[in-house]
Amino acid sequence: MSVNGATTSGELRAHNRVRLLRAVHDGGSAATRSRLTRELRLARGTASVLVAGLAEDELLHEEPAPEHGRGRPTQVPGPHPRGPLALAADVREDAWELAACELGGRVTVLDVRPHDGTPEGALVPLGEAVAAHTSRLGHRVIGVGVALAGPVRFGGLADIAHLGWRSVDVPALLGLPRPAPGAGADGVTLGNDTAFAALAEARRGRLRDVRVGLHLHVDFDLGGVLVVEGRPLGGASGTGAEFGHMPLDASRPIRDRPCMCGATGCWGMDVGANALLRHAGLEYGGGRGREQAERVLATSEEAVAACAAALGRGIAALVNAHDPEVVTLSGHGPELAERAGETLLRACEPRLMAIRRDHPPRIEGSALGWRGALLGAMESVFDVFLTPEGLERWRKTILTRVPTRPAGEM
Amino acid sequence: MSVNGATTSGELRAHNRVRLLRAVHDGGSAATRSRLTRELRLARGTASVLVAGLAEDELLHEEPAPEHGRGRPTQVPGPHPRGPLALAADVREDAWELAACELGGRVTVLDVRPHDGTPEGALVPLGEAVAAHTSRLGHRVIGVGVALAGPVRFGGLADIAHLGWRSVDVPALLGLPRPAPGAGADGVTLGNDTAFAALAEARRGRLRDVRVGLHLHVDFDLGGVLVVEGRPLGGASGTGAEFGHMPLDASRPIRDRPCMCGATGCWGMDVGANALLRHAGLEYGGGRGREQAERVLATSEEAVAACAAALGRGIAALVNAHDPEVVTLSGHGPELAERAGETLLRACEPRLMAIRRDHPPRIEGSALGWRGALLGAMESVFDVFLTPEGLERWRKTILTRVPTRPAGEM
DNA sequence: ATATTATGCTCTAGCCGTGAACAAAAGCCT
DNA sequence: AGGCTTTTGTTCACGGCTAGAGCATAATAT
Repeated sequence: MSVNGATTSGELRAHNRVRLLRAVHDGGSAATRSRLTRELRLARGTASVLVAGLAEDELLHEEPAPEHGRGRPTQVPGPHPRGPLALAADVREDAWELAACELGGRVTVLDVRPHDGTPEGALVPLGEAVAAHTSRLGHRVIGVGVALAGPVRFGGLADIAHLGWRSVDVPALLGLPRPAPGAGADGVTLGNDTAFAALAEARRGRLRDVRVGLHLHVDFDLGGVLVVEGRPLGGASGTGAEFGHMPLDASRPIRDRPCMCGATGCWGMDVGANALLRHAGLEYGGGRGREQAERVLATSEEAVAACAAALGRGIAALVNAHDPEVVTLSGHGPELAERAGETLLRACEPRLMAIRRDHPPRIEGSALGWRGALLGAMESVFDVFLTPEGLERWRKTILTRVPTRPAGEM
Repeated sequence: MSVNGATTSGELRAHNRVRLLRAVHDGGSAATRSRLTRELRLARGTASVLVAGLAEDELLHEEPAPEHGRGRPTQVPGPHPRGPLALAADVREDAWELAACELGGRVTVLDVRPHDGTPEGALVPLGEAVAAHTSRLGHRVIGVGVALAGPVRFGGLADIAHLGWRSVDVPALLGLPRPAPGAGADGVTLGNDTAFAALAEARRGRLRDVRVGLHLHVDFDLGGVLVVEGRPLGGASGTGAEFGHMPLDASRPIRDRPCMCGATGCWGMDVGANALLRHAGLEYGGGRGREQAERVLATSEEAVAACAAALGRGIAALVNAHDPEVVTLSGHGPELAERAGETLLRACEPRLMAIRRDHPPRIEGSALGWRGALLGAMESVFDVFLTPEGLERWRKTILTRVPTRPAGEM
């Protein structure tokens, strides 16, 4: 995203290749070539050359459009059958999921496995699965994106307070190269599930085309990020997305209680599966009790209301500060909003600044459900790939794979 | 900023003109041509053509560099004597200041006047001054930027709770065209002083080249914004920068007290001139009492400590959430930090997440002092101007002003 | 079957940045 | 002082890129 401008005429071509491929990807490879040509304001001739080049590089493959208008039928550019694949993994507190994703966003789940919540128990088998699929799929794998249930610093160190993970060296346990600062270099991207869910929401969900949005992810604890112009704000060391660890008008019992993160009175202590279990008087922590929490969510009016009210109070504070256009909820968030929407709004509205009350932001459930984090991990891999540098690397591997054209070809 | 890429070869030229002019402006017209050529990675020939074109358009004017190295001496491109000027105004609670700013950032103060704090009393005379200077300076005026002490919605409606301004139609009172959503259209940009101070800090202060920074502006009340990649985040309707209106662990007496903004327990109620006056038992509100507040700041250890502690508590919360690299303070902020830095840090540190404590962000005073808001207003005008569209408009006015070249010229 | 319409392909014109060769203008060395 | 070195500015031939026009193509509408 935000591919910054070409400077020389040589870079123009690379820049336009990226634009076209990005448009295909973002459109879920559903847009027709004529439509892409129009939307990207390309001349038909230019589009022709670009598509031909991308097809030759095994990035795109055109098929006839299923529906016709009046004139000559157009083609639909989609992923090439030998084209790039992004591996994406979502590591939750009690299980992980691994998938292969084509350009355009089609997801094929490769593996789902429960784990014991320890760094080794979760990550070593995942690393083995990644290695197996990578060697099976060969050069087509352009990178691996991994979503984790807590902050990951740029080096790849993860801290998941409520699981007791402290400075866990994720790349080492996975057996993957360490991602470089900025954007993961060799195609390895690690990130917070909240940030990834927000990224997916920005690309394929309710935050699409929204300039400023707020995304909140409710799982065992609560994560939140601001999404600006299609990108979640990652922070200076890659560990933004921690809105849950602000003391936002905490409820009385929580206000002075230490949070596992090391701070006090964190908002997130009042929202999420752990909070539901606490309200119901059950044991909580350590990433255990997903089923019990879901039962509480389904049955305990009171626990749900307490969570929803806390959620609403915090949302008001964040809306005051950031003025988002939309607030989206993922994880357990949509269910909280559905089961206790009134409570949520009654907690939120009076805490808004007067000038926000006229046009409060919409509060919406995610369009992607629990799939958000996985899809965001995919997007983060394609974000590295869909750049002039990424495509150039791919072109080189293709060229070495097929060193010369078949003899008879012109 | 973030001029998005050229697509056609024609746009390349426009894009590079912008890049060069932006580099001159951001460098305070101190960089030599040879250095600019290197830094922008232009061929010397290209730079030659670009500079010549910009000089012909009366945008740039080269003068010999004062210092020489070994080889042929280079030139320093600076503002053209008939070049563009940005008018910038800073409207504070009790006075306003109007200045003309050249490309490169040189500021000439045109007028300073106290006012009575009412919308009419403040804005009508300012509008008259703007009109007078605009007609005097003619086509050179490319826009007017106005900083106000509170949020301004995109249409131009200002709400300054602590002055009792509600939906004040700023463009109407100033007699200026209404700015369009997004970026002010005809060169009129209105904004929050906090956001503008942050913008200036990002371009010419301590947030330069910082990816994620947090800027806090302490005046009568407290404003705060996140600065990401050189731009303060404006929110969906232009009214972001309101970190002061989150209930961040407010001190006991404030916690349940209504804020003038309409919410409850706002952080800003504990930090700023109004809070100082309140701590000292003096009357406060309505933008009055700047001198008394300064006296309290200079003399009352206790009031200063209370403010600094509240500031530190809030900073901790924001650092947890956003992971900034630097926190900068403007307005009274630097003095608070200087007079009670220990108190501030002692309030901040224990409230940080454990993972933030290893590398907490630097907390620094602004490099621009009280000038920040004015400079930011200037930058916002140049941000609209330093685009392909802005430069094209300027070129057209120059062409109509000098319709044909002198006869003898080739 | 023919006209209409929208799309894809091919080719030329025009613009742009590159990079090399050359000119210019200083400092440095003898 | 005079020649050498170093750095910068200027000019120009060259290759690359996109635009746009003209033509070919393949469907629908009449």
